[in-house]
Amino acid sequence: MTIGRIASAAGVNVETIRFYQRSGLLVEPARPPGGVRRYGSEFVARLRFIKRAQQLGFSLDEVQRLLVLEDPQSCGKARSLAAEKLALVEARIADLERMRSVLEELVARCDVRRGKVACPIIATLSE
Amino acid sequence: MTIGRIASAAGVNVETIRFYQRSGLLVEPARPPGGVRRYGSEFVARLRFIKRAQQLGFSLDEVQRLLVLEDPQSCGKARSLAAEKLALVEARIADLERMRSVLEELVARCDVRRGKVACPIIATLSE
DNA sequence: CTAACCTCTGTAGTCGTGTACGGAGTCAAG
DNA sequence: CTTGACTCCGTACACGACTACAGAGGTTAG
Repeated sequence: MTIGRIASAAGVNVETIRFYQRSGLLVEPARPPGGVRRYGSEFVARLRFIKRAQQLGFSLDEVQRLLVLEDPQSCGKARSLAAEKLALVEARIADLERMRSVLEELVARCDVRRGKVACPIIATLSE
Repeated sequence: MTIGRIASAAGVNVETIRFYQRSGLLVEPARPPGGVRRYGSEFVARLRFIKRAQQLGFSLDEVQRLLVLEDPQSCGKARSLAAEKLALVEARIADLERMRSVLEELVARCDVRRGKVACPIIATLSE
């Protein structure tokens, strides 16, 4: 397969693949002299791995570190990367829940105080 | 007060204030010929407004739109900006909760299958 | 064989939110 | 009046994850 084929097989842009190659997430297969690089299906698998890890909140740097851990010995390291990421996700959820409750209150006060002089949202932010 | 004073009064960097001026979030007071700009405490209030709105998830563009709404008539607009932001925050929470449950499962499986051949985290991401 | 489409390479731009820096001018304390 | 800290201005850089583009060369369908 050529680069365009694996790109569409994996649902990513060709430029994204080149970018991953520059970043060291994907190897660049050797180019036959005066020809075009060919890619096997393992590239599609790896692209899916990257995309799945990204969906779980891993940055490309962290994906890189996960990719190094393909031997069974390093399960512990993979576990601790995952646990670390889990803690960050939980902290972010807590932040957003705080934001949510303030926003809910702002919207609710807006509904109650309708018609009064100052907008409670603006007033609250101005404090 | 000079720019450095309001910066530290509001807990932000001088460069941040200049950046907000360039972005149109803060006006630049006129500069007396051959002198230095002076700022009143309303600048500190506005910086706090910006920072509070940011904490609620508003982007600087959105803060700009909120700042225009200082007259009481536009409470409805402020309310709908807040409601819109609330919906985004809720969607983001749902995303993160999905990520959290997958990460929890990965970590848990790692603990159970300890010592087996392949690391379940890597295996799952490779699928 | 040729047109149309693909790949290769290198470089540069995008987004949002700032930070950093250099050189010149200004202000305040001693 | 000097010294040191601050301000002004313009520009450039940081981050993360791409995206765009130009110009040259390779590949494939008809």
